[in-house]
Amino acid sequence: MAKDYDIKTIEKKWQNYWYNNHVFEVSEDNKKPKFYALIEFPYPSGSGLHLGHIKAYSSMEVIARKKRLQGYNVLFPIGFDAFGLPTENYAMRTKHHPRVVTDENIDRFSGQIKRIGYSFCWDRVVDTTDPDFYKWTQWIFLKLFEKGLAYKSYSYVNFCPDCKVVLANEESQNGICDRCGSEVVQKEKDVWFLKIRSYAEKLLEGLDTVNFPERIRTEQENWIGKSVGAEIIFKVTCVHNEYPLIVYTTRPDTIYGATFLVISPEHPLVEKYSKEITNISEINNYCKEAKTKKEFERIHMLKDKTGVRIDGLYATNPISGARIPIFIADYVMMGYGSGAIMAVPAHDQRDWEFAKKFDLPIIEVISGGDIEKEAYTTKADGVLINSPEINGLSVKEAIKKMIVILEKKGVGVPKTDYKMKDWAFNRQRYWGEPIPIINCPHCGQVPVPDNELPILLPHLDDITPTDDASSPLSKCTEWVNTKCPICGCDALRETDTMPQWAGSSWYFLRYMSPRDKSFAVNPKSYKYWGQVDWYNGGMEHVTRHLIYSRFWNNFLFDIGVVSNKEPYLRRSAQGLILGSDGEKMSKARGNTIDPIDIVDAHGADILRLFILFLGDYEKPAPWQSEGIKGCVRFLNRVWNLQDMIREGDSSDLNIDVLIKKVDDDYESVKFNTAIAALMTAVNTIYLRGFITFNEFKVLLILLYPVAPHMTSELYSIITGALINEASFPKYDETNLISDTIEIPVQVFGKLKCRVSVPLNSDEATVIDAISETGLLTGKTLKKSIYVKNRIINLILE
RNA sequence: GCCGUUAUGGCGGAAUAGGCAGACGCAAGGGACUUAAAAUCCCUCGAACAUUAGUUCAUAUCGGUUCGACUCCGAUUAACGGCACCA
Repeated sequence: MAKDYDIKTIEKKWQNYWYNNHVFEVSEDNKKPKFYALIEFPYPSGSGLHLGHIKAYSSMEVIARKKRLQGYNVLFPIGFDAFGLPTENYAMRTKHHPRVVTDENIDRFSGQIKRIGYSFCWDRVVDTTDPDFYKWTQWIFLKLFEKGLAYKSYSYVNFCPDCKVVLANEESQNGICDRCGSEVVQKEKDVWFLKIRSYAEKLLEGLDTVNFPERIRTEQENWIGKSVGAEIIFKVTCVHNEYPLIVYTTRPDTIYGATFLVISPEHPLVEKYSKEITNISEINNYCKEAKTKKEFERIHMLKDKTGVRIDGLYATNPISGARIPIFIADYVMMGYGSGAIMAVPAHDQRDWEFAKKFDLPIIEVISGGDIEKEAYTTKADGVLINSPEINGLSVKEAIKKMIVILEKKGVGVPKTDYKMKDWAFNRQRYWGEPIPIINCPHCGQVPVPDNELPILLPHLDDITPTDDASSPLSKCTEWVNTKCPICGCDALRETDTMPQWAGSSWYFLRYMSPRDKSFAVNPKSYKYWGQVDWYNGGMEHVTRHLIYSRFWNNFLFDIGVVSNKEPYLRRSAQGLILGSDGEKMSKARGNTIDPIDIVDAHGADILRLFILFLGDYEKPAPWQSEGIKGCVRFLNRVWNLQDMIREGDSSDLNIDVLIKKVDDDYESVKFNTAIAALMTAVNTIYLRGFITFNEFKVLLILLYPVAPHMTSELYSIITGALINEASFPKYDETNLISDTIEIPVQVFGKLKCRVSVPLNSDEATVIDAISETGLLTGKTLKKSIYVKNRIINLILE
């Protein structure tokens, strides 16, 4: 009889073997195909690993372990994304230095991750706060600066009053600070931007060259928000002057229905013509009010349109020649298009509401709707009316033709716009990469010379952000004061730091040559490892990290650092693990589960097995502690198989089908059904009462990627060899199908019985077999539908 | 409002190409072993009527296409996620 399975001892034993013998560490080897499996490296927070980490890592862990046994040279690295606010806030609260906090957290994370037994390459750990790493983050920033893709501009930004920090659009979705949940306000500040907008088209095109799930692709496309339309010049006339006002529209076909113009409160027109505007004080009041409105209020006042007519100016419709009024209203945004629109109330709901409120004319130019009730916005049907040159055309044709007309008259051009904004890139906080720029009174913004990189983050004892929203680094005068690298006169260092997303935008490249002193990524290493073959992560990063890192990689391609535009060939995304109440896990709800508690109670194999068995990997699933028992029983049953080895008739288990099923399911992220297939096989073996030696070996290898500790031990017990040096079994195609096959028999589409016939039998043979069952006795077969080797359906009379 | 995802037993979930609905697991019930319990092993397990066979209903709701629909089409409802006065 086998000894009881001693989880703690055995798991420790194999972890020691793996890590002490560097089993998963790899180097470039041209004799083997490479496979680069990547997980999103963790942020080492104070609270340790959570279940989300386990789910995220366990999928790539299965793939990595399987690919190794299939002969691949597998790079499966781990690192730490360690700059950022949570650590800094924690450090301030506990009066420790963020460096100390970070080191402690990385130690704790490393220990916990090793206890799960993941097969990471521990010799390649990168830490974004390591000067040897962030030297190259700074270097990439300087390259962006050199190419004009990093620029500073005084503008409105999202600002979190609690964190006292500027946020990117991606970090302040819904007007809420990503980090602390406070309401974001608009503030005018000097902001560094990265021109991600100029990569919008490349980021869209790149999606065609990679294998991303459809939902990720759609979300990125929506975030980039491409729209195709035209810029049209409306002549604005006042007493003494004329001014060309550019509006952006996707519907130039509706220009005959444009009965007024609307500009945003921030539009420069107001200031420029303040002398000509007769109600300027009213306008100024409105603008002032609009500017102080918070994001939150704007969103919640959707229904209630406000605005003021600009008196003293009027515009001329360049096509119809009609004289139309100009309004200022906050439903038009300065940040999109040109900050001015031509309002077509008959066919745009917002313009319609505005026109109704201000009693403006509504001219129908597309037939098919009832514009008394609402704007008619359907593009599909309806033809142009009341529009001389384009009457009778469909919307699609009319757009084309109108653009030609506009261009011919010199009053419009086709124009493509994107919703995605440039990336606000500086933070007024301590715990980040210093921006390597020197501000010189004579030379302006001067990049730090490459040979002075990295610009080290100076040690500060007081890292509290200042109320005037400048970086704590500004207090460190001996660091701030420097000489201009060009003219040598006194100059000041940039005191803002980079956002947390900087390091993660290129860390996957550093893994290929993590200790290279001479370059960000060693070209020889890059040539071998190249693109990430498979990257798993969370949906929450689709419009943040995933888009930022694609942008950086595309840029590094353009400057010749890497030879692929896209960093990731395949992406998968795990679904959230919810609490047992079906709600998102959170400390506030008290429904969290600590994965280390599960390891203590049941072992790492059980945790990994259970989390992958929970349900569809890519969908959210509630945690159900009760269900763990099933996994415990399953592994115990596998363990006890060692007492059941003997040869015999094993025809009731088709091992080739099992191999194919498990391999295919692993590859297509269906871990739950792969595990179910293994459970079914074990059930079959128990009913039969024995397992053959070969079946046992195959079963252990198939299960090894999910539960490596126990299978390593068992494999070593029964074979005396190491499972991590075994080969993943290959299935024999010819054994996948058996000679006889059961055909379900339906009558009027309802299952009545099954008949056993030879493979590839024709219809007559099947019907003969059915006759023998007596099903047809006393009935006339009117018709039958036979799908070879699948099913037969009979129509009887 | 727009875009996306989802809806299947008491529960988590299977059903890969329109072809056996409910794999696998949990919970529940029964049996074996045991002085007993736990553990283990075996059996039952969508609902109703009949309980030998069988019949009918059943994949959010209503309709359609088809020999045949969880799967395709049309409408509706609900939940989750993303975007949001984006011209």
